[in-house]
Order: sequence, then C-alpha cells, then structure tokens
Amino acid sequence: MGTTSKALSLLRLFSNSQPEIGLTELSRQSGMNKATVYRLMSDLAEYGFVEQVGADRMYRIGPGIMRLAVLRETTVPLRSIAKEHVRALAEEIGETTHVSQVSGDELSTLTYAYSAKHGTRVTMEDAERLPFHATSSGLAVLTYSKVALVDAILSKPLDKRTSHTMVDPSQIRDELGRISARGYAESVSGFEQDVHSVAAPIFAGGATVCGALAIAAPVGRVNEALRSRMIAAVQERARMITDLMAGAMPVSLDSP
Amino acid sequence: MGTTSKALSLLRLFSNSQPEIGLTELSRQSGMNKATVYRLMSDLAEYGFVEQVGADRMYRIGPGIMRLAVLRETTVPLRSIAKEHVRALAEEIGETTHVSQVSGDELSTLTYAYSAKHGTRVTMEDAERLPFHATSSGLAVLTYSKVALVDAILSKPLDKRTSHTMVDPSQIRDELGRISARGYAESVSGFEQDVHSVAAPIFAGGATVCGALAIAAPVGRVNEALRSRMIAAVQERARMITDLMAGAMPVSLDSP
DNA sequence: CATATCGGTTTATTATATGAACCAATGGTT
DNA sequence: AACCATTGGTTCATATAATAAACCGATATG
Repeated sequence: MGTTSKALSLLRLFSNSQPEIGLTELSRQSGMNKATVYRLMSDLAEYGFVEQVGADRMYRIGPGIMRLAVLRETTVPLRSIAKEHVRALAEEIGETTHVSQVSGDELSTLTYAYSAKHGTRVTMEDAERLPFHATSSGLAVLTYSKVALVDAILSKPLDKRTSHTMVDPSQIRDELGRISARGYAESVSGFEQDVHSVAAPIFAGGATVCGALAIAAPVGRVNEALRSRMIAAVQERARMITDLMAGAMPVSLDSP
Repeated sequence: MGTTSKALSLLRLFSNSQPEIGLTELSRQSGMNKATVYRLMSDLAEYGFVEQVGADRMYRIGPGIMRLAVLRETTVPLRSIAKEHVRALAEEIGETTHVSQVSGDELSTLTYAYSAKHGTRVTMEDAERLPFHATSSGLAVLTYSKVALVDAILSKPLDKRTSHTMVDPSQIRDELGRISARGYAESVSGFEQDVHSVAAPIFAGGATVCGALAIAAPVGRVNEALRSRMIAAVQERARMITDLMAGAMPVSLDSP
C-alpha cells in the first residue's frame, strides 16, 4: 500500500460517530505504527485536511477540505441541487428523504430532510456510510454500477444488519435485475428495523450513476397507497435531479 | 518533501479558473515527474479525492471530498452559518458580501452573496484564494493570527496587484496594529481596482481566528455615510457569527 | 506523412518511509 | 506519594517504497 493511500485511508476513519480521534487511537484503528500515523497526520494537517484541537490534541477534519468542497460543488453541484429537492420531496410525501453519493466503493449520505407531518419519523445522520446491499439507495446505485464494483462489493462478506437483510450475493444479483426492470429499489427493514425505504438512481454526465434519492418511512405507516406515492415520487424527483445534473438516463429508464 | 505532501499539493493546483487539469499539465505545474504525478493522482482517485472525466481523461476534484466536507460542517458549521449572514448583510447594506476561511497559510472564499439593489456590483468567485496582504479579509485575519504565520506571509515576496497594493512588510505590520486597535480592516483598490472593502475577523473556539467577513463595494459608491454603515455592520455581523461558532472575541474587541 | 503531444507504463536507482524503543507529561489508583 | 498505564511526540538504523528517464501507443496537428 502506497504512502499516499495510507494517509488518505486515515481520513476514512473519521465519521459522524467518531468526529475526533487521537493519535494512538488512529494508530490502533488503522493498524499502522504510531510514528507513521504521526507523520502522515502532520502532513495532512499542514494542508488543512485535518486540524488538532483541544488540550488532548485530538484530530478532526480540517478547513482545507472546504475549499475543495466548494470547488467540487461549482463543477458538480449535486449537493446544492439535491438539498432543494430533498426538502420538496419530504414535504410532498410527509416522510424523511435523503440523497446519497457514490465515491469509489463507498456510498454516503450527502443531504437529507425531515417532514414535520408526523411525530415519528426515520432519523438520519450526516455523512453516514451506507452499505450497498442493505439499503434501497445502495441497491439502486449498484444496479447501474460497473460490474467491477458490483463484483467487488458482493465478493466481500455482507453484514446482516437485521433479520431481513439480504446477504446472499446471487439473491442480491437477482434483485438488481428486478430493480433494473422496474426502475426503483425497495428495502423493508433491511438496514434498520421498522424502516421501509424506496430509492431511485441519480445519474450525471453520460449515464454514470452518481448517487440515489430515497424516501424512508416507518414500516407501520406504509400502506399500499403511501407506497405507490413514494415509488412514483422518488422516481420523478430522481429524474428531475438527473436532468439538472445534465446527465442522461439510461435508455431502459427513459420511457415510463 | 514527503510523498503525502506532494500528493496534497497537487490538489492545490485546482481552482475555479482551472477546475480540470490533465496529467502533463499537472506535471508541468507541480514540477514533478509525470510518472510520479500519475501514481499520486491514481492514489487520490482511488479514494475519490479526484476523478477523471471525459475522453481526455482530465482530472477534477472528486466526490470523496464531499463526505469529508459534510462531516466538517457538522463539527464546525462555519459555512452554513456564514451563508445566512452573508445573505442578510448583503441585503442590509446593498453590496456584495463574503466570508473567507483560513486554512494553514491559505485564505479562500467560503461563500458570498450579491445584493440586487444596484446594477453594478463587485463580483466574486467561489473557492478563490485571497492574498493576505492585499485584501481587507486577509489583513483582518492576519491581525489576529500567530506571529509565525504573519512572519511566513510577510517574508515571501508580496504581489503588487494594483498601484494601491501595500507590499512593504513593515508598512503592513503597522497597518495590522491599526486594525487591531479599531477592530476592522479596510482596503481601497488593494486587490482589484475600484473595489473598496471592509472586513472583520471571525473567531472559533478559544479566540483563534478562523476567517473573516467582508463587504465589498465599487469605490465610487462609497461615500462617508455608506462607509460608516459598512464598518458598523461588518463588525456586528462578524461578532454574531463568532458567537454562533461558540468562539470568544479577544478582550480588546469585547468592549466597543 | 512527419511531428508533437497526450495519458500511461516500465525498471534500475535512490531517496524516503518505517517501526521498535524511548521521552516527557498527564491522570488515575493504590 | 509512589506507581502504573496512558497519552502525544521523537529518534535513527534499516528496509521498503518512491522516483525519473526512457519508452509505448494513440490521437491530434502541421
């Protein structure tokens, strides 16, 4: 593994549930030597990718990331576009909505919105990594991904998050076929117990999938009427976002 | 220079005016060997920090940055806070406003807002790098920065952007003293000809300066009345942002 | 058709990253 | 207060990984 990869892999350790990490902890979790981690983190800090804070010198993601993020958004404004539509869709349906984004072999939440309609709702977390096999978003993305990615994902052991999580690769491949045919993915309690979600893919530039739009509702609230509204709305919105991203839907999805 | 630093320095080459760069061009601009750049960019691409696009395989900032950015904003929500206030301030004053952020020895635009009040206005660019010595934002930040940073900035040759740009280090140090005394920085045609700007520092967590809020107007429109409104407003808003960032203003600024 | 430029690849050489051991400081615990 | 277990950070001989020149095939340009 190259030195650069090692440095970048350290950044992967930061998450919403672990936004600040100490040197020793980084060393432990990465399996790298403490001295190595120290030097790598120093390099990252020099460029503002991480910063140290507090008396215990914990590391967290630094301000340098923001300049690149702003730059990214001016070129590929997925998040700003998604934010509007996620909000509108949440109000339209009265349930939690979110857009996730694929980056390499990772899928993570980019933005989300709640609806005030009900007292109970599915709650989300920022920048959360979503498993491809256990979420409707993941399945939607996987359906339109390169075979190399699909193979890579399905060849690793799949975490059985709930009793309903699909973990059999061939069963998942079958599901991908069905998703491709009908144009949306669905997951009932596959990621979190009692969460029913539907998702549709978002494409950018030349029919490459770049993420997914999803609606997530408590299982008990999803009757047949709501379910069909969710399915119709998520597909329509995903297409709107795709259009704004100047991407083209794959032919199989172009005509309804 | 370490390998990690080399990889990260490649990311610095991307900017608003140069959002996509080819392999050879990266090699030229970084001064590194083409093979080296190739391997470094491949590493960066593997982690989604850059992506290749189009038939000419140009590189641009990748989606992986966004996950880290979202994570950063949940911990230090400078941009989201700044966005609101920059908008409100632009409407209040009727001129262009922006918030910049310091990262290491770089200062860059984080967000900005225009006012519809006038047909002419100062225009901004996203993620633009601002010179410390030639902008009111830069001077405001420098005033409250560690001496090490001030020395580092002022020891390098300073670009004379316009005929009004201050380039004499000792003269700039004097100016920093005045800014510290009055609590705001001012620049008339120092960065762009015909732009008059005022700026106030923003602090986060323990009185460390993290950026600046600025108002920029066409020189011809800034009479004494507008000028004092700008100065008062920029300081007030900067303090509001600082409060929201849970930072503390240095004592010298606490009482007006 | 020749030349130049592009992204990407190879491989011997060299420089850089590594990790065990070691500090100094901090904070509990006995 | 002495002790132990942590922490972040540092050192330096060693081994590994990065480097650069030359090369390749493709595409574009005169």
